[in-house]
Formats: sequence, structure tokens, C-alpha cells
Amino acid sequence: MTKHGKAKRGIPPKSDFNAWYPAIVEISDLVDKRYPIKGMDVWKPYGWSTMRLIDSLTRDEMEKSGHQEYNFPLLVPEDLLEKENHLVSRLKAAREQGVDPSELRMEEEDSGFKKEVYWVTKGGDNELDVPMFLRPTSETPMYTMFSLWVRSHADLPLKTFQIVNTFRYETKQTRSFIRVREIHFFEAHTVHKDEEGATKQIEEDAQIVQKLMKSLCLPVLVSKRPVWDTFPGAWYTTAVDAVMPNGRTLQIATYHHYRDQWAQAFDLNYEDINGNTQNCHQTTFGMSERLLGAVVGMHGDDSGLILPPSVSPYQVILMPVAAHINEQVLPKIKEIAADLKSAGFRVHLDDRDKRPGGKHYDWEIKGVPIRLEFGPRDLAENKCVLSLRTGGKVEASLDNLSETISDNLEMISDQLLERSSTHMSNLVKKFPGFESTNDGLKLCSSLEDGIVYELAFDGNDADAELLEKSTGLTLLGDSIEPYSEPENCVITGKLTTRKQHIARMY
RNA sequence: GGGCCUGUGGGUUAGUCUGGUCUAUGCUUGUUCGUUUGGGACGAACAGACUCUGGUUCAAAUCCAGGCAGGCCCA
Repeated sequence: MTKHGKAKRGIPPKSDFNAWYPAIVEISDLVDKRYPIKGMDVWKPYGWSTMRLIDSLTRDEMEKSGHQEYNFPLLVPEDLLEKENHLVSRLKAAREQGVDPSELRMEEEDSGFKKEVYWVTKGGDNELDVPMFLRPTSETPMYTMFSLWVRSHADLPLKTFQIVNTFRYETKQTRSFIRVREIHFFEAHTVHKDEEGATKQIEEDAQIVQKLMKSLCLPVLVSKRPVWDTFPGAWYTTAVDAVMPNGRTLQIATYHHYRDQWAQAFDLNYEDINGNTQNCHQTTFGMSERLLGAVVGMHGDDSGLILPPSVSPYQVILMPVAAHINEQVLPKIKEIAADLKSAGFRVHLDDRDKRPGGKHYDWEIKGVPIRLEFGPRDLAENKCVLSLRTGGKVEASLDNLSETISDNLEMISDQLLERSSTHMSNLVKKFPGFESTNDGLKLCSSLEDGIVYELAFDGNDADAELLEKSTGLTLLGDSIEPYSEPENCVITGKLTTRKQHIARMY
């Protein structure tokens, strides 16, 4: 065999992540970025199948936890936004009253939301009396309807979700799956009788996320976001971040406890068992195609994608080899494919008239977990050859093949989780700390690029701003796993068990 | 929000500085035919491009202005 320099279809090495990521999403045929609108990619069948498999994991969890799927309209009339704006400005005012002004950050413009949405202002040639916007998320349309639906305590809890496209007019640089303008969005919205009901829902959301992350073989950081980074109108926000290979964190899920703050704004109330009117308490839980972005980024390698078996459109690719030598090869491999399919695996028989080497490379780039080769020699010995995407080849007997496949898929999952966990722990380091000098604070040692730092922090908004300014990084918030022994806050020096992370965020 | 850079077949690339040689180069991909086929085969033939709008000029892929699209850096 001669070596060919043009191998790997020009995939940059993964160590050059900023080049690798945009290249791989197109080479592996997940999306086509050539559609002429920034941040709106075309989903190709391979990418869309993968995303739909991720969605189906989510749907399964929603069904198990008693949520029902809805589908709300894409357009929202502008006047509904007023309620939301009032809510946000009222909460902001309340917060400013209760806090020492010196501790507050300067907030940006009040009506920033309006700038981040797409507007529909015309119907044909006519200007619309009430302009409409494309939902950037669905609180407003959903809660408008919830207030009609919920009347009695017997209507609660109301557990809903939808998987729809949402729109944000991003002006910054877009990246496939990571920062897009048309977002493939999952959002669950629930309504409860009281704060406790909503709190239980948040706990359930946390468990669902953990299960999903396990299926996707993704290790994550879970943090309660700082107040200034809390979703508008939320009491608190918990966020789940993946750490990409370049050390930037990617927020892939959030869940918000609203208490009754949104319910007040939308007159969402019910009559309790004693006939008294009570405000509802609410939560939301959101995820997006960023899950796929994290899967691509965390698991792939220099040769292409590596998809977790749980979401790979094909779990096994069957490749007939030297079928022209023995005409029994093709019928037999078709039989094997049918058997595996009926055993519940997602399989594909690649019988293209193409040399086997080319097929291996094709499916390697697409990240299929197992490639099964079957040729005349295998026919004679009642076996086949399995190439695992995580590395290595094994011979397998055709007897009990589906068990062998199942075991190998499980092994691949375990390997992916182990690898990505190792990667992540290499990317998270202890913050070096500050020392006081005449010019103020100075880092004890300079920070490395592409690293997430872990630190003890118990300061106020102003302290956080100082920390972020001096490092150029962003606080993710309080980790759900605090220190077991108190440590000194890196800014104030106070003893605290509050563990936080600081990183460059996507 | 501010600054810098780039746009040539499906992908990648030469040519742009210094306008004319461009009927636009190479690789890759695609199509057809033949030989091949256990990790990227080979030969032959064919197909396919100067981002858009305007300007300067005898002449524009090349210079100028703007739009659109993309990339990078700083807040």
C-alpha cells in the first residue's frame, strides 16, 4: 500500500481546536454552513438524525417525569412584551433598593431584549398595527396561555415542554451549534402550587440533566449562577457547563426557579382548597443543539467525530469485503445486518462499489462507533472483524453477535466518558491567588490560556468584578460541590466553603 | 460597541502588490468507460470559478467606493 499525502480530507489537527471544530462539522456532514445567512446552517440528514436522537433521549425523560409536549406559535405580539419588561425592571429596582449601591455592577441598557430579536413589522405591503417578534424563548407566549388554563389547585402541577426553533439576532461571531441565530431549543415550563413544588421540580431537572450527560458521555460543571447572571425574572438560575478542549466553557443547560415572580406579571394564579386566590410558582429548564456542539467538541479526534453509541445515527456499519471473490458474502452480510437490526441496533450496510479503505475513512470521520467487516475468510470461519472508533480491531464470532456488539458499544461509552473526564480534569486547575502590592492586587503566577480555574470566592458584586477584570475570565457561579473544609476567599480573605470556577465562556 | 483582514469551480489553491501574457493554475471532488477491490487503486476522457452593485480606464480577477458574507483582535 502506498501512502497518500492527501489523507484525512484536510481535517486540521484537533490541537488547533478553533480550526478543527468548524471544519469537522461540515466534513462529517452534520451541517452545511453555506446558507447565505450568518448563524443559520442547514442541518444535513446525518446531523439532524443525531440531533433527533439527542431530542429523543430528552423526550424519554420528559415522559418519565410526566411532562407533556406542546407546540406554541413562533410569533409573539409586541404588547405581550410589556408585562415581561415591567417584571424585569421591577425586580431590578427591588434589588437595587436592598443592596449597597457600591456593590452593584453597572447594568447595561434596559431594553436590550428588543435589540436581540427579529421583528416582523409588515404583512405584505401593510405595516402591522402591532409588530410581532420571533420568539427568543417562550415564557411570554406560554404564560399568557397558562394564565387561561390554570384556575384551580387541581390543574397543578402543569408540566409542559416543547422542542422548537427560537431566534436571536446575534451580532457576534457565530459557530455551528454553539452560537447560532436560529436555535434548536428544548424548553420545559412548569407551574406549581407553591415554592416547594417548584423546588422539587428543580431537583428533578438536575437529575434529568445528570442522566442525559451520562448518555452523552459528558462530564460537566454545575453551578448556581451569580445574581447578575441570573435569567431575567428568575429567583435563581442553575447552569450546566461543559469544558471544551480549548478550555472555554459551554453552557449546555439551565434551569430556573421563578418563585411567583413571573406569575405575578402574567396573573397566573389559582384558587386553593380554601377558595383563596394564590400565585403560582414556576420553573423552566432549557437546552439546545449546544448539546451536540459539546458532543462534537469533547469526543472527536484528529480523524473526525466520535459519536456516543446512544446518539450515533448508525451504531454499526457493515462492510462487505472482497464480495466479488465469493458470492456468498453479500447475502450473508445482509442476513447479519437484518439480525442486528431486529436486535434493536441502528445499522447500515455500506455496499457501495468502493474500496474498503475509503469506506473505513468515511465512517471514521462520521464517528460511527463500530465498523463490521465481513469477507470470504470470515465466511469460512463464521466470524467477522470489528473496528472500534475508540481504537483497535477485534475478531468476533457470528454466534452471539448481538451480545458482542452490545458489550462493545457499552465499552465505547465507558471509554468516551473516561477520556472526556480525564480531559476535563486536566483543563481545570487551582487558581494561583493574588498577592497585595503597592499597585493593588497582583496574580501570584500568570494564568495559562485555555484553563478553567477553581477558587474559593465569597465576595460581593464589586469583588467579583475586580476578579473578572484582573483575570479576563468570567465567574461561572457557586459549584454545587462546595469545599469540604473552609478556604480563604481569593479576594476578601474570608474563610468560606464556596467553590467557584472562572473561565472564558462561549 | 471599536479596530484590522479576507472573498477565484462543490472543497482547497496560483494569479491581485506592479491593470493587458487569464481563452484563469495545481490538487481534490464529481461524471463516464476500462482495469481494480481484506485500510484512501490506476489510466483515459469530460464537467465546473474570478462575491454583488457602481466607479476609474482603450482595457479590471487585479485599482477605488459601497453592500453582502466570512475571519481575527480589543472593550
